[in-house]
Amino acid sequence: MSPRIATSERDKVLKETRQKLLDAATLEFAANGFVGANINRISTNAGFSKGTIYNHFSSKRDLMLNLIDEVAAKHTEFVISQVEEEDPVLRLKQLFNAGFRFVEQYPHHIQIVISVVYGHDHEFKERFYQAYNDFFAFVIEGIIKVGITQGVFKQVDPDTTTALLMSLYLGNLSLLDPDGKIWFDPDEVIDFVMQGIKHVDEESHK
Amino acid sequence: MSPRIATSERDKVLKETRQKLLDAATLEFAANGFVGANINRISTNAGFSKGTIYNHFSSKRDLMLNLIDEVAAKHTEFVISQVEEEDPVLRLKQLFNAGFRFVEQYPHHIQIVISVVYGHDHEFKERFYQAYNDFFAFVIEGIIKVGITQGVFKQVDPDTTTALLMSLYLGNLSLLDPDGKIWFDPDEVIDFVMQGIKHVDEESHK
Amino acid sequence: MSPRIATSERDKVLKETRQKLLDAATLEFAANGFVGANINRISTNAGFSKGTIYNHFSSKRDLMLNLIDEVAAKHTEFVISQVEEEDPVLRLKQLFNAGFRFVEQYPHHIQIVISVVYGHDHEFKERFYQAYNDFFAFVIEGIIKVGITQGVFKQVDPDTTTALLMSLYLGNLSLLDPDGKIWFDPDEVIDFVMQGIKHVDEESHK
Amino acid sequence: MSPRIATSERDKVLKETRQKLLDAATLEFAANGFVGANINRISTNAGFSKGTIYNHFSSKRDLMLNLIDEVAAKHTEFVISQVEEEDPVLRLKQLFNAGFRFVEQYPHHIQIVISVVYGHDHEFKERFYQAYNDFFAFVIEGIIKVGITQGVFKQVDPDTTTALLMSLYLGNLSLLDPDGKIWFDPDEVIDFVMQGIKHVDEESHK
DNA sequence: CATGAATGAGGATTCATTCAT
DNA sequence: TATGAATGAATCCTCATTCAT
Repeated sequence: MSPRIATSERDKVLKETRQKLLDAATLEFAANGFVGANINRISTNAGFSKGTIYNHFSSKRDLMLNLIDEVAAKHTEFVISQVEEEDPVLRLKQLFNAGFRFVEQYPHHIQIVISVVYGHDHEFKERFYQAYNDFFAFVIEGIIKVGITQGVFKQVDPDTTTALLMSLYLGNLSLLDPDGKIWFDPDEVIDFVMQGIKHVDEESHK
Repeated sequence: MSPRIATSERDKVLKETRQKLLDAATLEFAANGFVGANINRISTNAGFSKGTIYNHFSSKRDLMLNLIDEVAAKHTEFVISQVEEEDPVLRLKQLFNAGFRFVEQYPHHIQIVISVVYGHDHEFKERFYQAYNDFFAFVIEGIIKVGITQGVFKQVDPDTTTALLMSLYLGNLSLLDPDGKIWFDPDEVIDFVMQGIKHVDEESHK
Repeated sequence: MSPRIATSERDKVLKETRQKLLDAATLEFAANGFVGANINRISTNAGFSKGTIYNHFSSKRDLMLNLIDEVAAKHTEFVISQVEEEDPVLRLKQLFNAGFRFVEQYPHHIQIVISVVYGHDHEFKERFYQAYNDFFAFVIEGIIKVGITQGVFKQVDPDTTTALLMSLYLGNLSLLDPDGKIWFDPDEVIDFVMQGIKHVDEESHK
Repeated sequence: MSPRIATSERDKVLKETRQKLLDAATLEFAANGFVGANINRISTNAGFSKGTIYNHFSSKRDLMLNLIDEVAAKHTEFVISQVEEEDPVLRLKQLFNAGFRFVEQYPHHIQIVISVVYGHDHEFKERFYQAYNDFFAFVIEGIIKVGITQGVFKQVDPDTTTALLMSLYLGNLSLLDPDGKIWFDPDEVIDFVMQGIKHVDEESHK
């Protein structure tokens, strides 16, 4: 019975099912948080019956952990792919701009991030920092340290600074309208950030 | 009908009970969030039986709303009382310093704040912004606008800037260690902020 | 300290308090039934605080039992005092008329009666039949048997017939409007009853 | 998605479960009334765990409403199927006889009826009168009005008369022994009713 | 693998009752 | 005696999870 073809076909269907479940989970967790989320609703909103989700994830918690991975991967890929300049200053601006764009395109993913970062569950937080490892490494190694080396950024501690930047980034996102719109001026935020991090030498004020 | 003299004593005991309940609620909500909190545990951890909490608050939700008010009042009073300078720059530094001190003294209160600001409950958010009205007014009117008027701050939009500052303030707090310690250098944060907001004129770089 | 006068005065107040509690209990039990009634509400609606009711009745159940006695006494006195004729036929008519009048004046008392008679609590039912003993005796001995003896009533079994009459009496009352009004024609009921019980002899139809 | 063949089998099991739950609910509500009933006990007495009832009824109230429908359907079918004569007088006698039989066979169903009719819940009453619509229509249109038209019944108001009959019918049932036995003579009740409703003309007394 | 009925631990809330003042 | 805060048993309902089909 043509095992090869059937199998790959089956794999594809399985992946699709899994993705539908993750998408529905994103909405549910974003709207209600982990504790408040209803796992049955996730499964039925995804177009399946209650039990289906347990064929793909071993528990509500396991689902959330996998969702964190997915969000991190998507977020990281989205942002990094849009930072194309060489100059650290421009890179940082692009980073923030990409961030704002991500929020607008995937507001519920950001809700997940926020609920994990500012939430109460240590296991989720750990998983989050693992999953966002590439993201943070990119910011630290690919932007901050380069900028310091080149002398365009102040002699800051890269970790603290990255944390500060992430705080601003996420903090702003928490201020979104109920309908997900950004009400503040992204450029003003970027200016603020730049002032805080750019090195100011004699020449620039002549 | 009851003796007048006993009234003040009774009122005092009542207030103490209420305070014990609010304190226990702070710990419980901070540790588990609103949905995850167990209201019976709050009452028993406060030293009473589970029914007692309903003699003081009509529901779990009502308890949270009252707790938001209490946290806001305490937080506002704590911070404002420590901002004593005249100069807006110094005032802003004191504001942040007081904030960091508050976090160290009342880490669970800050958890409440964070879980409301970054949480999913609109009623709680509304109550939060009402309750923190004085706090925000103080920052906007008492620091930012004064600094702009005096020319020591840039011509920023006060509301956006206050939101940015609050984001940084709260954002950092979310980065506390699991045991509540601040791992970053508060001065570095303050420097960052100052660079972002201070006006740089010709004279200052001669 | 003039114990005599003080005591009788105190007794009077006690009686008044007790009566207020019974009155409030009547409303509460009538509206919600025994299980659904809230004993705190009874006490506060009577103008006292929660605990007061326990100074007069040992429990919710005890309160109900005493209320049954009170309703029975009032109902019995009200009805019997209005049956003044000699003729059993007229007496029976007066009995029903007095009953309808009682309903209009004390609709909540009747609700109590109904909830006991058609309710689930055997202790209450027993107490009810004890308390209404005089009422039933009056109907059986003072009307039915007399009528049979005089030959104006059929040779019915007095107990069954009394039960039938009481069923009709209470049954109609259960059909009251939500606002307590009698929507049917009392005379039609009385006619119905009379046809069912009156003796029809040869002479009257030849 | 699930096999078609299994469907009818599954439906059958589902219906059986639902019926077991309704049966257990009948006993529980009959014994304790709606407010006093314990919904967990209903589910476990039906042979399931306490959660099962919520797979079939959305709430205690919903369960009761469905039970009212079931009782009404059974009661109506039972009684109507036993009224087979043409003559209104005989029909009325059969109606009452069928009623007494129903009581003996389904004493708890009658308890439900009584607790609704004489109870405090307006939603239940409304549902009751809806559910018993066929029953009442049958009595009014199929017996009373026919009897009046044929001249064998008096010119009574059909609605009032039906209410009277139902009062007698239910009223008697409330007089059942604690063990559900009828202690009175059904024939005597029927005689009573007949005297009250039958038309008495000259000819019939020749 | 998908289904959805059954499970039962868990939790918010009610309220009759107690008792110190 | 009146008060009302404290008590804790009782109960409705939710929902994550299991498992037979």
